[in-house]
Amino acid sequence: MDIEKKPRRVKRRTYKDERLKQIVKTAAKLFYKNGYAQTTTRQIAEACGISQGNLYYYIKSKEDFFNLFVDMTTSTFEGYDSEIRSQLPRISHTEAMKRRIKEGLRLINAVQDMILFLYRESRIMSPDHLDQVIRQELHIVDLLKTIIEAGCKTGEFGVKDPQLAAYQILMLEHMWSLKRWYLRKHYTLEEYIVKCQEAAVGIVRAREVKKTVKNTAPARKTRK
Amino acid sequence: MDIEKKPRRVKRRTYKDERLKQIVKTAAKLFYKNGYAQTTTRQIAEACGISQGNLYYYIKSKEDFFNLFVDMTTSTFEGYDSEIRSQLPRISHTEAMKRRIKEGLRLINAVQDMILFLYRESRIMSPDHLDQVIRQELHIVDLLKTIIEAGCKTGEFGVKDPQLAAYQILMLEHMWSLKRWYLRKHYTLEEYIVKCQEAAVGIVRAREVKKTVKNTAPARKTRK
Amino acid sequence: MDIEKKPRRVKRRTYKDERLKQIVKTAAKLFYKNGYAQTTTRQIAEACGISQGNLYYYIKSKEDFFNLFVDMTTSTFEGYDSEIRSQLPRISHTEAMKRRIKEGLRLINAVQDMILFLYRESRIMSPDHLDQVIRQELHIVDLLKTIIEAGCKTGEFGVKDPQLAAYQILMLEHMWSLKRWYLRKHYTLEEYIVKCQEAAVGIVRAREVKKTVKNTAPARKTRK
Amino acid sequence: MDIEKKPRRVKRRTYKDERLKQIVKTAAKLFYKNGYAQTTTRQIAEACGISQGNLYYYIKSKEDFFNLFVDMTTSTFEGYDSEIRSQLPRISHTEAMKRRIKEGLRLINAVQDMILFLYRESRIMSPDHLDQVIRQELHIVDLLKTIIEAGCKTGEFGVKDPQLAAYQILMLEHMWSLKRWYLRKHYTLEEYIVKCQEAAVGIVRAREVKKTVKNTAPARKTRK
DNA sequence: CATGAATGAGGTTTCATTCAT
DNA sequence: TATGAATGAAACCTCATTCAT
Repeated sequence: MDIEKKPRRVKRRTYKDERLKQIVKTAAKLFYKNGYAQTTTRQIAEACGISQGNLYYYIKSKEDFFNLFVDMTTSTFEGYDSEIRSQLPRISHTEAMKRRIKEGLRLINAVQDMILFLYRESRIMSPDHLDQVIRQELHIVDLLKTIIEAGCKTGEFGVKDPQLAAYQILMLEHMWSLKRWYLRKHYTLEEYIVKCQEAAVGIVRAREVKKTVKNTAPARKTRK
Repeated sequence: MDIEKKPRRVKRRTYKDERLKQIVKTAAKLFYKNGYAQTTTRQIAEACGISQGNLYYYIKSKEDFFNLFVDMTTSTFEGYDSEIRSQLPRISHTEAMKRRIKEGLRLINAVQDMILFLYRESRIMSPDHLDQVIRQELHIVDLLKTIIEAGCKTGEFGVKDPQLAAYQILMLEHMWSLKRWYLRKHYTLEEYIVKCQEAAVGIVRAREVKKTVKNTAPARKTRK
Repeated sequence: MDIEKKPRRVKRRTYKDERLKQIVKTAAKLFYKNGYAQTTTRQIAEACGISQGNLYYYIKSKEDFFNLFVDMTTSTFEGYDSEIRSQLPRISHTEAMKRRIKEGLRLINAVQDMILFLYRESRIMSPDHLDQVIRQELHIVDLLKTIIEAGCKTGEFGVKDPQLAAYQILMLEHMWSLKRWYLRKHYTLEEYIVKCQEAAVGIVRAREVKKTVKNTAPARKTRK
Repeated sequence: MDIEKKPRRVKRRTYKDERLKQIVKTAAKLFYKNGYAQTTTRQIAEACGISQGNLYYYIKSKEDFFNLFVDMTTSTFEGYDSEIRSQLPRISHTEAMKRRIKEGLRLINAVQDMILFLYRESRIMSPDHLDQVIRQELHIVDLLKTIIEAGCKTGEFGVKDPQLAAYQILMLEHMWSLKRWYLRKHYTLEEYIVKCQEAAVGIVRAREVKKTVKNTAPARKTRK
């Protein structure tokens, strides 16, 4: 009996956690669709098939949904790293970057709602969570930057500011989520991956743009 | 009396419109800072220095603030066109594109709050307004696209999909608003303009990326 | 089997009662600290180390805690009587009263939380319980009154209203609980016992206060 | 017009404050009857004849009712002082004390609900408010103490601890509120005033109680 | 006996909106 | 035009209580 009881208690505990995860995910879907502020606890409860009161058996406040969700989201990317690092010696830098982009875009495609959500609701996030999100983004930028820097050393790439270039490329990846209403109409994911790779190659190969004196002169009407 | 009354009514009407514009602008600032849903009519009234009740003399509902604001926003860009079109014959396409980017980024810098707002609150917009915003964005994309296409024809540029390239470049411009917490730390506007120009040049000059058979082969483990 | 079962059931019953008593005591501590209304069944369950649901195996409703606690409290004083009665013939009345006060204050010190509780939460008590509490208080007053009356007969005391005098003295004893934040700062229990004895002696020795005509005259401005 | 408008606005402001005061008083009555925690905002709103929402036009939270009420209460006693001080030279100390008690008890009678309330709900008060209440109580104690000390100097009184004596007398005054269910049955206010005066005179005239060795000796069974 | 999970009534609070003045 | 006051629906949240296991 003891033998049976113990695993059962463990299972119970797991059950509550499981349920919590499930509830947070359900809430997240509503957040995606309607936004955090516009989603009511009643809606969440209904979507979960439980009473409003029961919700508070799992969480302490509506904010918790947000925080727990961000936690889940960030922990998804936690320790995220590319397998490409290990392949670096064996392939060209261009190739590495392209693979990285393909990988990145597929991930972004998988979590596009989440990304849109982070752009939209970042204002509501606690400073701690915001920090974490930013750190993770910069970490991902770093992966690309490493590749670009390597390529610059061998002369394969010629960009002067690898970090910014990496960030710009990431921006083009996020575009898949931010402008999906447009991109989905014209491209499949695989098609966009190729387009993105092309753009990225262009960016990292960029050489210094020769300053033409004339066109900077009349630019006096600078706005604040 | 008639003579006096008429101008007076006109003046009144104008005055009301003036005041409305002013109120909407004040509301917009609060929307920028706190988000639409998180901004209360009380806050708006206080910021405007009038009573909550008086607010409803100018508008019919809180939603009106949003709509009026989007109207104002879009009308800002309404008829927006570049002086560069007229200069096209006289300068290189690269030069034209660079000027266009400089111009665009300066505008984006001026209305960065507005842009952030549109990204964040687009969900709340009515289909009509959303349409209008999208059309305007595509119009701006079109300006760039025209330049790129012209450059492609002369062989100065080599991109196969000018529309997407233009959109990607616009995305990098929007980045100035979307990632301002990062970019402002490292670059001034003028510096970022140059960086953006470089990236854009890279993007439009991009040639076809030769497909390497090897790297596409192992990519079987596609994620949903 | 019958022989065995019966004692066993009795034992069970006893166990349950024991546990109930324990639980009520634990609840009482929380009531003392936070007040009845501010104490939740969850807190009680946690403090008892059992589940909220299990609580309802022992009681029928939260009110039960209150009632059971008042029952326990009042039964504490049930049959309370002083050993002093038996000593009466052998000692002076003053001495008897002083002993009674010492005894009473030590008891009050021991149950000061309970007394505070009764003053604070009497509103919630059922009429029956309130009656019981009042009866017990009056019983205690009676103990003192008996002594005072005896002293009055011998001329040792000179108070005209022994019952009120007794009640006033009890009030000064309760003061040890009601004003503990003040008294504890300045006096130990034993010190306060002496102070209380002195005051009590003063009260019971009091003779008629000669009415001075002058001071009652200007007191016209009586408030409602 | 200006002349008329200004007073009107002042009146309006006053009106809101007036109404607030009125509402707080109404709430206080409910607090007296049912206790703070047991009184709902719905009850308050109904008692005030307004909607629940409107309540929050006047206050920020339910707690405010409590705090505002305590503020009003304490400000009632603020600067409270006896006219007896000025009469001190002309009357006997006994007379002064009696007058002080009469005055005090009439005041207590007028605010008996308030006093009961403070005893019951002090737990809920913020430290600041509690401090204020305590300070005011000690101030009142001080008034009596001054009289007692003066009487001690002339030998009219013989109590060794005037402050405690004063506090004990105040306690007997509070008794009019705390034990009203009993006292009201047997005494009118004026009757109780006399009883209280007698007791007070007894307390302050008290001489040292001669320690009888015998009765302290067996007191070994001290309870914690 | 005991638990974890669930419930639902009811509490406090917010806020867009209305209305008499 | 403008205001202060009022409204009521609906939001979030609490908690005593119940129930299947």
